[in-house]
Amino acid sequence: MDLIAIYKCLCDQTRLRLVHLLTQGPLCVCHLQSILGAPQVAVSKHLAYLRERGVVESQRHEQWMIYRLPNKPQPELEMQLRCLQDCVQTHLVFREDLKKLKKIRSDCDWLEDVVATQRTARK
Amino acid sequence: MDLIAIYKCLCDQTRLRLVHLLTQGPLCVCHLQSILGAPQVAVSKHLAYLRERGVVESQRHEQWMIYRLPNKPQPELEMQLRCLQDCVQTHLVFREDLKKLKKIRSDCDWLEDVVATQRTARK
DNA sequence: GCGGTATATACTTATGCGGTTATATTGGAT
DNA sequence: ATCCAATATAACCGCATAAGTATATACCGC
Repeated sequence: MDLIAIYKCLCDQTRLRLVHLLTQGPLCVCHLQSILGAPQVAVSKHLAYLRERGVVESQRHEQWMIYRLPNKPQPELEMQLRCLQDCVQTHLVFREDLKKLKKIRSDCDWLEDVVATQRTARK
Repeated sequence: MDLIAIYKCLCDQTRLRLVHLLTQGPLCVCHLQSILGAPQVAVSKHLAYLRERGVVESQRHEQWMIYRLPNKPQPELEMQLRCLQDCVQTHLVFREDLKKLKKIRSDCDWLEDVVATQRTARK
């Protein structure tokens, strides 16, 4: 059942934080890595796990891999994404991740450009 | 994080079906067992797993153990219970479980009595 | 080409967990 | 006290998976 696959994806703290961060928009591995403070191989493997199950998609941009949530996630995933939004208030980790994300975004303008480029490319 | 514990509880098909059935009200192990069609030891172990994590509560009534969801589940669990309701429509397993549950309830009136007794006892 | 950065994969190890079998516990009936 | 039904626990096996280390691949700039 796909519902269970989604629960399996979200029942690990690293993956849950990854998915939560990606609800804010596409991100490259190195940024995810620096926000989580996790070793590169861990981030990469968890992203692969999510990708294999259709929870995230990836696309290369030059030397960076940009990960994103699918445009139209399956309904079961969408429900969980909504739940995640509600959890941001009550769970400190998520809020801190968001803070770090904002900082990264402000430090690095090219990220916006990349995302914009890919978004238009897909239309 | 408790959110993750809940995802771990729900990421197994047997446990997910158990939790879903208990949203309909308290049930004893033998009924859960006959609805799931799973071996007794499996049901018992999964219920223990859920109990240890506060997702279900249990109470002995004569020779039967009655399992139920807590009166006031933690908010994270409540969100998932709401999601589960939405999934009933799209997931056949749940609907079939409900059908079997209705049949059992109609075959066995003492269940209602037990539940009623325990409910009033707790007030 | 080479070196560096970003990312993925292979391999190993340790752990948790699901399934199975066997046994223990609890309560009711006789 | 004995037997049975309902349920839980223990002991085992096998598998998935998380973490760590090392290595490979892909792209870029020179």
